[in-house]
Amino acid sequence: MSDSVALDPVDLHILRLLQNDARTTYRDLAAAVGVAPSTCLDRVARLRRSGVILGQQLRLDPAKLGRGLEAMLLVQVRPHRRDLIDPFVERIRGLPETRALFHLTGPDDFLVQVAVTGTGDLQRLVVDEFTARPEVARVETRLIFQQWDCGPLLPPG
Amino acid sequence: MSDSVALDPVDLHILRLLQNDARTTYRDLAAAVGVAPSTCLDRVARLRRSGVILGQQLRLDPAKLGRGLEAMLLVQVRPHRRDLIDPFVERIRGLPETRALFHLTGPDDFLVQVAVTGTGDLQRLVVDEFTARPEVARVETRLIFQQWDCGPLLPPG
DNA sequence: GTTGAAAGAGAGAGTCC
DNA sequence: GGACTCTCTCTTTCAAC
Repeated sequence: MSDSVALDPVDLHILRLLQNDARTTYRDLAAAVGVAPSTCLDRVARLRRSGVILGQQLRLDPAKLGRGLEAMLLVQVRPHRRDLIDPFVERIRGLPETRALFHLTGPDDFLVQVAVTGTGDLQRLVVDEFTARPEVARVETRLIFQQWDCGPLLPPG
Repeated sequence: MSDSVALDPVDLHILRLLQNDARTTYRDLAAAVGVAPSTCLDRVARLRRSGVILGQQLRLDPAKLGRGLEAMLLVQVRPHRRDLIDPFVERIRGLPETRALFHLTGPDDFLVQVAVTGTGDLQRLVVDEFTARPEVARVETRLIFQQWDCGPLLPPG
């Protein structure tokens, strides 16, 4: 299911371009890559079927939506058992403030990226949704000063 | 520049749908939202111009690309001065392993999400690209067990 | 992988409310 | 001002090569 998929230079070129703009037309893609548009369509369909491409998402500016403050919450869940973790994850995933959720190794079990209106909203979120839960043993709050876009995801080597 | 933008229920519905699939056609969007296709086109163009929509990105499965292990690196940069931070950020952003980069408050100055082929590759990355740099005072490595998709980003309230 | 034709989607002008 | 319809053009898709 999650084995690595063989990709040729055409596939890689397509993936690089679509990571910049997932709405690039197959015609433009074809011109840039140097194959026919129908070939691009074929390649992208194959990349979808093989699971390399999971989907395409809009990138939004949280500040423009009134969520001008972002933070990372490091959360320790004790006892660290599945019957406590699963409901915790479902609850946190469903919060409108949650942007990303990771289960990690190390002293903090979960990392949660949240977008809030300001420090008051952040305090409410931490106190009412995190530390209020009996399984949450500790929450460390780190504000996000800035975040950067990174290069496209490509195979190693 | 980063003030909140007024959005009506039609805008919100469009944003919710496009966050699931950024390639949804304006016709489908129009049918789901209950307005004419050209109106959808208009709304999306406006959301782009106002900066709410920053772009659209392909979501890929790193494991399918041969990067089956992901980790979070917590990095302390000392001294924490701009003339050291800026080159550090540019270098880290440009690494093929880097998926996300955050400047945070708290004891760890930077959080870096990386995708690598395995533990050997992770060790090489940490030792050669992070701790080898004189301004990097400390790196804490946390493996990512699992990560979850979250709901769409929407305004508060 | 390519070509070419049919079906489908996008972008604009004009019109109405 | 905002939304709708109509139309023209460009894009996607599919069958045949």
